[in-house]
Amino acid sequence: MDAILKNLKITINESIFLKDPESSDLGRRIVKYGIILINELGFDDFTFKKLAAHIESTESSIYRYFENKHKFLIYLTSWYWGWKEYQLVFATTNITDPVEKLLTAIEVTAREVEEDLSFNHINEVLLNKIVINEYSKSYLTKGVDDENKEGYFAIYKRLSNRIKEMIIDVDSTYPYPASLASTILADALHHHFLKNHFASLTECDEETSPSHYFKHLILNLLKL
Amino acid sequence: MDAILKNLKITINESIFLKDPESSDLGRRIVKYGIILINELGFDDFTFKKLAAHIESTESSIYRYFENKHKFLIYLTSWYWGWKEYQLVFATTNITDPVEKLLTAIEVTAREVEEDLSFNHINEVLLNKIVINEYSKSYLTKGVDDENKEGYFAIYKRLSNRIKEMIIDVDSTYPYPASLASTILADALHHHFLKNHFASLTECDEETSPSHYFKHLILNLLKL
DNA sequence: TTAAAATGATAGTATTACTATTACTTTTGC
DNA sequence: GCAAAAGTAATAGTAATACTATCATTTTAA
Repeated sequence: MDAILKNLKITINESIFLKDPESSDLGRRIVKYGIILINELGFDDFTFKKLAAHIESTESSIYRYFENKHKFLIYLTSWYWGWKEYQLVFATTNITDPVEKLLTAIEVTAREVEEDLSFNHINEVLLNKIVINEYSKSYLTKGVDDENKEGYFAIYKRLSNRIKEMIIDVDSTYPYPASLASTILADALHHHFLKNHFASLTECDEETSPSHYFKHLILNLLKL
Repeated sequence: MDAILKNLKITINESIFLKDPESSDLGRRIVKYGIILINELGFDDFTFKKLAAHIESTESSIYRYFENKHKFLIYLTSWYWGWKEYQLVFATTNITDPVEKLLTAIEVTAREVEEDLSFNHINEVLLNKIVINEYSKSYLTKGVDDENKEGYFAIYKRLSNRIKEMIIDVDSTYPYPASLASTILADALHHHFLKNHFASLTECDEETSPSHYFKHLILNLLKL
């Protein structure tokens, strides 16, 4: 990515954290090693205590940044979707052909993630793995509706809407643009998971990325 | 459903439970009230202790049937997919036209669930809600690969394969039949969730079921 | 340089997710 | 109809989790 973008900051809803982790060295270490540790242990076995030990800090210090590990996950995944949104906008702004634009959007959202050096303390490859394995746990809770009202999922919804608009621009007669955008976003994650753990349930593999599957789907479903 | 099917039993991989809950009154109560309680509390807040209190039994008695609550969830969701498979086979066996057959299969797997009186102690409507809200938690774990090897997800995979075969029968040139079958199964659940909690992300609502969306998708994507 | 903000150290609590043991009750096989 | 076996209940105990609270120390910023 271009060095000109080095100063970018993904903006996250302030009620997700108690204290902005971008605002201090400890905060950034929490995020950086949190990502590494969640990948290692899985979100279920991840605890603030283990993270504290890892960064040679204390539980109580981490609790000053995040109320609990659920909100920490919301923070990380929000960051991820904000990053994807920025990539999508960056990659599509100058494309005038609506079909090419939509295909590019799908490529950006469904492809394998590569490291982005614009953001120092965040390993996007690992974060992508977290999103694949844990994202749905952030909304499959009894508190979704409240948290949704608080705007915790705003970035994801905005991203989904962008794709929806692109679908409409390609084929305004297609009756399910919002659903199709949701399918692309959610099912691309699911296909990455299948590829890794249930290979018999998908044609995707090392050569065929989920992005191929979804691009083919778009090209054959919509009236171009 | 036909009364002739009253004696049906969904067969679940024996290593999922320690003692078959269908084999005793207590076992059936664990399943019946387990479903009710998971719905009420959500899987995360559900504990065997709470269930024991609910059925006036003890934690230790429940532990004689299931090793832990994770396996209990695997049991319930396996039962659900076994039930769906049986409905799918029942609804499609005598259909000769491949297109009609596939559409019926989608209808069965993606539609709203109604109670099935063939199985006394299981409330399928509530169980469907559990599957929508919790199924992905059963495989998004560090232990998936081991549990997959043990056959814990065999029923779901078999169901997915049946749909895959139906897709091939409709259009043998379509390059992603396994992926498409996976999309239908997993994304139908996701769309039911969206409908209930993120209405702006889907066109599905009280009138338009996810099954409409997926039937439309199939009819416009495959070469009939 | 001083006060305020941030972090660390330590302790404590209720709950969870179990395991273990013993006793009691029900079923069944002879 | 009775004994053995199988099933269930009662009780206790443990390590870990998910916090909250308090106070001391260090860092930073006006």
